[in-house]
Order: sequence, then C-alpha cells, then structure tokens
Amino acid sequence: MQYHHGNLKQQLIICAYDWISANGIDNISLRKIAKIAKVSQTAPYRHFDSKEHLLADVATLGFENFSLEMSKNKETDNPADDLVRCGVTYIEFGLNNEHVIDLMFNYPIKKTDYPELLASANRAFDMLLQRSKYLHQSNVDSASASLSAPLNSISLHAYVHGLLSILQMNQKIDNPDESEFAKASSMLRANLEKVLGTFINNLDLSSQ
Amino acid sequence: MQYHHGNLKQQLIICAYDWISANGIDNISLRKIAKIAKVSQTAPYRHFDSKEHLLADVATLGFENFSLEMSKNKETDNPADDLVRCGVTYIEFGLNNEHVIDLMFNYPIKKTDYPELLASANRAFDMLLQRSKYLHQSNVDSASASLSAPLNSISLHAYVHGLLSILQMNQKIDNPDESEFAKASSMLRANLEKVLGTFINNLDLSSQ
DNA sequence: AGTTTAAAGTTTACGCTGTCAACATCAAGC
DNA sequence: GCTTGATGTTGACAGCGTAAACTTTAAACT
Repeated sequence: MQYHHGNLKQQLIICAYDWISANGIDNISLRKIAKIAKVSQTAPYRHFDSKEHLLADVATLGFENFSLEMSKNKETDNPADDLVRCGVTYIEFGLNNEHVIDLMFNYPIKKTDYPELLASANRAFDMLLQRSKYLHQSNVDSASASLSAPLNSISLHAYVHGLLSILQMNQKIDNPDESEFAKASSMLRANLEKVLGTFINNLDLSSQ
Repeated sequence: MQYHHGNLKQQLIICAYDWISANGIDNISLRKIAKIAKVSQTAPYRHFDSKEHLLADVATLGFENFSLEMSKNKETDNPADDLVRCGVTYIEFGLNNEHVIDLMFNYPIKKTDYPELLASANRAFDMLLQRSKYLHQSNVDSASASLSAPLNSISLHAYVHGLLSILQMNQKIDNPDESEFAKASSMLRANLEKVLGTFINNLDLSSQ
C-alpha cells in the first residue's frame, strides 16, 4: 500500500512521544524527530500540516494512555474507594509521565483546533466525573448536600488536578534543602489516599 | 550614570511583561522586545545572559504583582473568611492575567536556576500558608483534626491552584457549545466563595 | 583639561528552526 | 504501459537565540 515506510505518520507520533518522554518538550524539533525516523526534514509535512498538529496528536496519544491507566481501576461496591483510587491513578500517571503531562496540560496547543485532542481529553476527564456521579446516585435520598452534584464533581477534578500540580512543582524543584514546601509536599505524597479520602467524604455530605 | 537609556534592563522587563500580557508567551522573542524598546537585537545581552533569564525576571515581576494583590486582603477577626478571600484573589488574579500566569506556572523555567524567582514565588505562596496557620492556631484546643496542619495548608493550596487550572482550561476552550465541562465550570466560577468556604470549613474539623 | 577605562550599545555572523516550493519516486488503476 | 496521486527528497527563506568584534560615551584619574 505505502512505499517507503509502513506508516510514517504513526511512527512519527511515537518517535515524538518517546523523545518527549525522555527529553521534555522544550527542545523538540520536527527535524530531530524526522532524523530519528530516518526521513528527510520535511517528510513530516506530508502527514501533519504543522509542528503543532504533530504535537496535538502526541498529546492525544497521551490522553489515551491516561484513560487506559484510569480504566484499570475496576469498579467495586464502594464508590468512594473507587473515586479515591481514580484520583490516585490520575496523580501518579502525572508524576510518572511528567513530560508527556506537560505537553497535555501546559504546552500551548489550542485544543479547539484539534477536535480529536479535545475529545480524548474529555474522555479521560469523564472517567473521574462518571464515578463521582455514582457516588451521588447512591445517596439521592438526602437533599442536604451543601453543593450540587456537578459542582462536587468539578471540585473533585480541580482538587485532584491541583494536588498533581503541587506535587509536580516540588518534583521539578528538587531542592535538597528541606524547605517547608518540600516537606509538606512529600508528606502529601505519602498521604495521598488519606487526603483524597477526606475530601471525598466531605464532598458527599449527605452520607454523614 | 547610564548613557542611552535610563535603565534598559527594567524597561526590557516591562516591555516583555506587557507584550506577554497582550500576546501570550508562545511567540515572544528577544528581537521583538528589543525592537519595541528601540535598541539593537543583541542589546538585551548586556543585561540578561539568556532569553530565559529575562523571562525569569518577568515571572518574578508577575509573582510580585500577585503578592501585592493578595496583600490587599486585610486580616479580620474571621480567619476562615480571610482564607476564602485570599483563595478567591489567587484565582481571580490568574483569570485576569492569564498569559502572565502561564509564564509563572507553565512555562519551562528552571526556578532553581533563578533564586529571586523562587523566592518571590515562595513569598506569594506563603501568603496563603500563613493565613491557614492562623486558622489552625485558633483551634489548638482540639486534637481531633483528621489531617495535620501542614497537610491541611498544602491541601488548600492544591485546591485553590486546581480550581484556577480548571477555570483556565475552560477559559481557553471557549466553546459556545454548552458542554458539561463548560456548564460545570461557569457554575464553579459563580460559586467560588461557597466552594472554597465549604472546603475550608471541612479542613478545620476541630471547629465543628 | 585630557587621557583612560569599562559599561552599554551596535554590527555581523553562525547554526538551528518551521515551513514553502519544486522536484523525484513509486504503487495502483485505467 | 502510461498516468496519476500519494509520499518522499532537495533547496531555499526568514526568524530565532546567541557569540565575537567593534563603537560609543559617562565617569574616574592624573
């Protein structure tokens, strides 16, 4: 079907993904990854109309891997525990894939220009939202929750994302001088489940 | 004392700050801001040893403005309310200065290489931490809090930061299609104080 | 006052980057 | 078996960060 490469497009995406995983986003260039894939510097332009488009596809792959990791948390009969485990997975994926997550969250790609990227990001986020809905459904009998369900869901997402941000900051600033921030961060890292559990219990006020 | 420009260094920082505020970080270049300051393209190198160093100084200015804004929240006799107001200020500064906050939080500057930047960032963050300490001090009589004080402080920081991240995401993705995420985000935006207040009340379990 | 000096500016140049236009190659279909 | 369109290469361009060499000028010293 194709002549030189089996399918260069996918290969370029994977090359870029691996390069970023190893080296970060800062100094990536189309020419470098073209060289790694052993094609000429402009070959990528037969498959991507810009560098940004390639990176958008790499980010999409990142969100797919992210979703995959999240989906490994099978549901049990304890929705609160399920949520905690999802949150921990979210955060640990971020800490274990710092450079790819940088691309996914921090790199200036206009997600609206890349519907696939937007869709895969939403799919990943929905894995948290869906489970927080279950949490609420199991307590519909009480109308006394102080916040509405969608507000609770997005609050949880914000909290999980913020915890990741804070832990990332501390991971990047590897100061061996035991600053207060560093100490608090590593304490946070060690108590992730407890911290998340407390938040989730407080969210679902109707169950108390 | 100086000959051509009064002090080019400060002028370049401000030029860059303004340019970023208006245009974002993506396409900034030393040459552009040198042109705006009406000096040759390499003039900045008499004051900054690299582009990154200039940007670090711009980010430092950003954190100083951030601290300034935070410090406008005078303390009252209600530490919980004070904390809520600080959190709201944190978030609103971010939403009102999206591009500068991008530089401060997302742009890949190695903060450890720029002690001034690190210091100004810590100074800003401490304005939250300090106030959360007061909150705990006012309840030292009770030892039943489920999380330790430093853990509560950094959790609060994470939550505030996460709320900002989520609202930023939605701000960047200006999709008029009323997605669930967009709806939940604007609800969050409208209920910021309530959401933060709930979190803070739950934090300080000893007062319930 | 005249000379020296060092700070602060300019010019030129290098290699790297994203991207475009023109050309080459090969697999598939008429 | 020729045509064609997808997929590759080559060469070129402007913009970038940055280094080296040169120029200007305010202040410091004799």
